[in-house]
Formats: sequence, C-alpha cells, structure tokens
Amino acid sequence: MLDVLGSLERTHTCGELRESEVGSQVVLMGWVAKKRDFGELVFVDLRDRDGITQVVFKSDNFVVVHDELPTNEGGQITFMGEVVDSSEALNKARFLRREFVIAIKGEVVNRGDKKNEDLDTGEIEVHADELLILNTSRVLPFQLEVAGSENLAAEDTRLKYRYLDLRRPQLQHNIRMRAKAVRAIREYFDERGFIEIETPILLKSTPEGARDFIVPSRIHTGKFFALPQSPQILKQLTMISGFDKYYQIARCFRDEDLRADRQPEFTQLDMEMSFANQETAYREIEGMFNHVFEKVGGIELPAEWPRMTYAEAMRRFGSDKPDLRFEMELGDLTDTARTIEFAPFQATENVVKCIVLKGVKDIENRKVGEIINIHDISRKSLDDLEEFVKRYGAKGLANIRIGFEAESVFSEWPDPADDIPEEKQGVVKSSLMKALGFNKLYRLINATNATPGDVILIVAGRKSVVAAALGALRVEIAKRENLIDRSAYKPLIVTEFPMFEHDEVTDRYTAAHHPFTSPMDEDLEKFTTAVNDESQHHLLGEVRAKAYDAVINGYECAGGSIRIHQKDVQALNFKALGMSLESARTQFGFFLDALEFGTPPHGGFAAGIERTCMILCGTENIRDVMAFPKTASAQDLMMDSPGEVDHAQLQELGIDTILDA
RNA sequence: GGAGUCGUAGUUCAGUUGGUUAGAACGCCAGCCUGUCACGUUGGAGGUCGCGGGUUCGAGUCCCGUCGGCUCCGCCA
Repeated sequence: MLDVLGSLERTHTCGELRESEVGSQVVLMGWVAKKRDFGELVFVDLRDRDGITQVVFKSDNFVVVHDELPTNEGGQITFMGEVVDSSEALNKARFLRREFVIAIKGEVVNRGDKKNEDLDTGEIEVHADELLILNTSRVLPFQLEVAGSENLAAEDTRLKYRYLDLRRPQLQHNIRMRAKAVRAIREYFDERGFIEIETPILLKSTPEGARDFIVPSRIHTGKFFALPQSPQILKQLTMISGFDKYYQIARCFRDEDLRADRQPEFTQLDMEMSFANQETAYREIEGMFNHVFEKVGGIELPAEWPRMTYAEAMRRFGSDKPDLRFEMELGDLTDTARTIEFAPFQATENVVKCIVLKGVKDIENRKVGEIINIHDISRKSLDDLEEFVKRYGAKGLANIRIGFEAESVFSEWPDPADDIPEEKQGVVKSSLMKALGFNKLYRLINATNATPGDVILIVAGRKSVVAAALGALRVEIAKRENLIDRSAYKPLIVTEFPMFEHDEVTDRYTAAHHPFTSPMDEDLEKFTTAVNDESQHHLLGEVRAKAYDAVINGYECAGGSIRIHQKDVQALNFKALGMSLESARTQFGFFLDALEFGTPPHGGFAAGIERTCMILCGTENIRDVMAFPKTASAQDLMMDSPGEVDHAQLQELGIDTILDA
C-alpha cells in the first residue's frame, strides 16, 4: 500500500454534523459500526470517538474508490488491484465489514422525514462519492454493541481484548470523563498557587502499611527498590523544603488483594500545604471536589460539606464512610436489651443495635428512596440477610415484624404490654417470639422508632462486629430495595479518626492512618500518659488524630491529616507503635533528621482519582474508569502479566526463584 | 488464606429424572433486495459442554479434584 490517506484530510468527526452543514462537502474517517446492504444502496454507520454518522453509498453519486480494493475469497479478505469505476465501485462498498477503517468524502444531505431521533447526527447523512479503505478488520471476538449491559460478553473475554472493549461508547465516555477530572484538578490547584512536583517511583521498602511491590537493583545486587504506596514522606519533605503548597497526580502501588473498587496500581491526587490546620484542609477538599464535580459533571455540591466525627458516623451508620443518600440509621437497643434476660443481650461486652425498615401499605405509590416495602421481606430474604450479616462476624440477625393491624390493636390498648389479649398478639411476629415472648418484644419495639408495618432487624455482639454487620446491611438493603436516589450526591467530611487501631491477636496498636499523623491537641495528654505509663497503654485506643476523610455517596474519596512536625511528638508516636528509636532511625532516619531542621506545621490529603471517577460515571466498578485494569487475581489478561523473566535477566540481578512444588 | 457464584457455538443463553445426531437468538459466510437505521429475506458453516479423574451399559447433567472470571471476608487508606 502506498500513502493510504492520499490527499484526503478529515474535515469533521462522526458526531459533529448537523443540519447547518447540509450541502457542504466533508471528509469523515472512522470505523464501520454497521452496514445495511440493499444491493444498489448501502448504508454504513460510521463511528469514531465522537459519535456515529450514517453514510450512504448510491450508484448514482458514488463514483470513486481509491486505493486497492479488497475481495473476499473463502472468507479470506485480500487486496486486489486498483479499480476506479463508478458502477464497480458501489459493489466494493459492499465488501465493507464491521470495524473496517475507512475514509469517505461526500455531501451532507438533509434526511428530511427520514430523521433518526436516536442519533445526535440523525438529521443528516453523508452521500459518499469517494471511499478509501484504510484498513480491514478480523471479525471481533465479541460484539461491541448489544442491547443492555447484561448481554455484554463475559468480562474476561473483554479484558483480553481490552483495546476493543474500549471502543464501546460507554468506556470511551468514562475514560474521557477521567481525563476531564484530572484536568479540572490541575486547574484547581494551579489556580491556587500549588506547585506540581513529581516524586520518585523507585523508593525504599518500609514494613508499615500495605505490602510493597519490589524492584530489584542490578547495580546493587541483592538490594531492592519499592514502588510507592503513596508519596507520603516525600510530599512532607517538600513542605520542609519550603514549597509551601504541593500537589501531584501520583501513581500508587499496593500489593494487596483486589476489590471492586481496589486495584494494585491506582492514581491519587496528592496534596500538602504548610501552615494548615484541619479547617484549611477541609476547605481545600471541598474546593477541589466542588470544582471537579461542577466542571466534569455539572454537579453542584454544597459550598460547605456536612461534618461528622468518626464516633458519630460509627454510632449512627455503623460505618466511617456512610452513604447519606438514604436514611435507615442504626438504633441503639443496648440499654433496653440489658433489662431482658436473654444471653446475647446480657453479655457485658455486647451491644445491641438495630435498623428499622419502614413499611408501607400502598406499594404502588411508595416514594423511591424513602420507604421499604416489607411485603417483599419473605422468609427467604430474611434468611438471606442473616447469611449476609454473618460474613461480618455477627452470630445472627433477629427480626421483629409488626403487622399493619397493630395500628388498631395498639390504639385500643395504649399500654399493650400488660393488656393486649393473647389472640391479638399475632400482630407482632418475631424470630425472638419463642425466646422472649410478646411483652419483652414490645419493650424492644418501644425503644425503636418503629411503627405498624415496619420490620426491625437486630444484631447483638461486640461493638465493632455490630457496626460492621449493620453498617453493611444498611447499604445492602438500600441497594436491594432500590432506596438510593441515583441522581443525588451526598458529600461528607468525617473527622477525628482514632489515632490507633488495636490488633487483638498481638495486643498491639498500629497507626490507623500512618505514623506521621498528629494526635488531636485535646488528646495529647492522654497520648503522653498512654505511652509513658505501661499500665495506661489501653488509652491509646481512645486517642483521636487530626485525621479526616472525604466521603461521597458511601465512597471514601479522599483521606488526610495534619502531620506531626515536632520530633518529640514523632518519637512518642514511634514508641506508641512499639517501634524502637533504632528501628525508626533505620527506616525513617532521613525523615527524622529533616524534622529537626525547621519543619513548618503542615497537612494535606490524597484523593482517589478512580473512586471519584466512579461516582462521576455512576459505576460501582473501578475497571470501568481505568483504561487497562487487572483482574481480581491481579493479572492483566491482555498482555498476560505478571510473566516469567528470562533466567539470564534474573542471574544479572542475583535473584533466584523458589516455587512451591 | 477463606466463602459464595458462574464456566455449553465467535457472543449471550436454554438444555427435563443420567438416554437417539447438544438447541435458540445475535454474530459470521453466500445469494436476493433503492430508504434502512435491531433492515428484510433464502440458504450455509460453526461445539474438546473450562480441564483432569471417577461412578454408570450410557455423563453437558451425578461425585471428587483442579483452573479461570466476578463478588465478599481477611488483608488494604
């Protein structure tokens, strides 16, 4: 083939032409999305990243076919010699197949009453008089356009041919949305005087936090770099260097198991500023997200986001990243339950909490997003929900179902605990009926805000288990019952995170955020006591940090903290974490040194680009907002990575592999 | 590391109690068709039922193991 484009130059994209261009000569280039062949009349839906335009090949206006022409013999498409003949030419348009790449030149024609309402370009079509076949294509291993996403080919097939899957308009849209988001982030921080600084990808491994990806050094045989889990220390060093305001779109790596919203490599907006307190940081979080959501999605978030402490979030929602698009807050039954003789209620380490599913009689007219239809709560779905909470360590899920008839029964006997006749007690049904009896159940009902028609779901157990179980159940039910308003965006800043997490196996405290997070001023004394007085060590569990998260629609989109800038507090923290000064020096010596040379108070946050884009794109899967993602088992099915390495290459690095037989 | 779930034509799926030659739709190939846009129509090709083993006269179907996709727990900001 010669110079395939010849003298043609693209004048428009396939999503661009409108009635106003009617009459003009245009050149379009793109992929054959579909062909409708009538013999003497051929329609082609021509697709590029911008859209689809219908191209018409007719014998009376289609005169020139450039270049070499394909022929199909025994299913094998090959090129033949050049033909430039008008009637012959049309036949050649019939050789076009899906995903052939072509250029066409022609006139824009008004479709009149043949408009296609489903197409942005539907009011026009292009009558081709020149066709240039730029490339052929094999039949695709799966169909790009199918009715309904549930009919898409299996994801592993699509991941193997990711470059084809990316041709789908949905993924095209998501990836471009992501580009817009990153651009909006840069806009925001550039505008506000932040300096973009790149930090190294080859760092040093540290045992804290997630598992590192390790890179061997050839020059220093036997030694290894580690890829950044985040540029945490380096961005703090830029503060010590006096850059004052830093940001970076930073690739991060964590060698941990994957989830629907977690990949081994991901991108975060990383920012840090000097002379900042929590409020300064909150303002930047709000400012950045508000700018991005407005620019990218035209979505207006509140100028000031609601704030909630970690403790309150856990108490009300059983989660540190509550989805505020729906209600269903957790109710506390612990006090009432204590008065009831029932082993799970009595255990002193246990709390008893519940969620109330609001019932409604008029199923047809229920308001989506507010009210649940308890008529759907069958025996089986209650069992389902119990299975669900058990995954989080709950021993069981008790239920109390209050019939609508309870309305009249409760009003006839205002104090039903004593007076309701046995034959009327059937208005309440419960998995605890046998164990507790009607009167005790009634006390529990009274301790909630449940009304006739509602279902109460109860979990008793250790505080952390109850929160995890009910917090997850709340979201699960909202999804199953379609209680979530998909057009709503509910941001939240969660504050006062605990400084430490307790590891029950080793009875040690680990950094909840990271080891450079500052404790809250109010808790500094407690912190000091806990570290210095062995007997008060447990107080570490109560120390709160100047750490915060940004949560949108139940996703943790950003997290950050005010850092420790004083070396004695930092030393205290290492001690709390059970790290000797020597081992701290080995790992972070350079950083401890740096802290002693005039470190300004500073803090910042990091925002997950993918999670933010997931919300903007309305998807629950991180792979939908990444161009080339990995599978749940951390493999790339397209390039088949990770792969083995040549023996000589390993030898040069002084590395041998040990494989389990 | 653990649990759940799925795996049948290129794709999405159906496949009865274990029983003849494993079906449908879309896609693909060939023919016809000048206004389609989910074109229509006629005909055709296309299968290691993920893989391995077992039970059985007989396995897509039952059993055991294994591999892979997805989701969740553990793990992970």
